[in-house]
Amino acid sequence: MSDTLSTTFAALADPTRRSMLAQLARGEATVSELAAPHAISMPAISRHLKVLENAGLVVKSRDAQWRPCRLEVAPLRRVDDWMAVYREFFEGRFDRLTEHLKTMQPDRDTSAGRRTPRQRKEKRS
Amino acid sequence: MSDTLSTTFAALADPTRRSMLAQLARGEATVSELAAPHAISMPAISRHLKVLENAGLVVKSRDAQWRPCRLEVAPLRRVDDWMAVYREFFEGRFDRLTEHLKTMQPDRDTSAGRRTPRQRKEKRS
DNA sequence: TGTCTACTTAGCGAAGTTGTTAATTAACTA
DNA sequence: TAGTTAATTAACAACTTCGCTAAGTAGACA
Repeated sequence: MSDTLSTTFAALADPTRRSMLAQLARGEATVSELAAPHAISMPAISRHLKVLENAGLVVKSRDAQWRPCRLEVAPLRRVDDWMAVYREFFEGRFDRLTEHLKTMQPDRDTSAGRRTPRQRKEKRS
Repeated sequence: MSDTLSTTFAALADPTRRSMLAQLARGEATVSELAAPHAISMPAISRHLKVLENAGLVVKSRDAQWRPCRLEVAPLRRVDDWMAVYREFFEGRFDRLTEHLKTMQPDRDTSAGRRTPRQRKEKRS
């Protein structure tokens, strides 16, 4: 789980953290302000924030005893880039996909995946 | 972690699983075919696949002793919808964001987040 | 029937996550 | 100096995840 994308997805896999990001999207906020809407302890919030920081989604600065947090979208852009491949499937742009399938499908049974010489029955659609 | 989006993000937070999705984006594949590129045991693959199935990202069918798997993009569409809010930050369409910030920022210190009556020093930028 | 292939389930251990409370650090304030 | 506020760290319990090996199920085929 050391790669950037995995870290980002893992950070996003929590409703509390996504809620915090949504709040930061509306503007900077301190740790207490981010904690307010949630019914969990400050240490728990602090740790959620650390997860977001480690994922590069949040940057903390200092202002006296406060720690204003700011949203950093670079990792989300990487998620968006990753999504591009799959977006073709649900945005109706099937042109490139269809072409892709036509190119890849015939290679299926010669790929490393098929370990037995036995042929699988092809179902006609 | 019971909500759909969290389950989807958690499923995506693993390079092996994302690799399997990428393979399925090129066309249907059996469990063995999905296992082939990875240096892990079949049971491990089977479980990764179950995670993807539980997230609704993969649908398994039956063909004799084979289990052809197919990509299901509905959960990815939901991720894409969730991304929409943040996409404004890195796609150069700052118009709505700027407007948003102008509306939200003045409310900051009257929000539930500030528990003390004490005013925080505002830094001029 | 017996064996092969494809795949899943069970059981284990190591490691990580998420919450808690209690204690600690750091900065402001009276 | 002493007290308050903001936030973090430490220590712990409950639970999940991810890998493994071994064993089990189910279909094809000789």
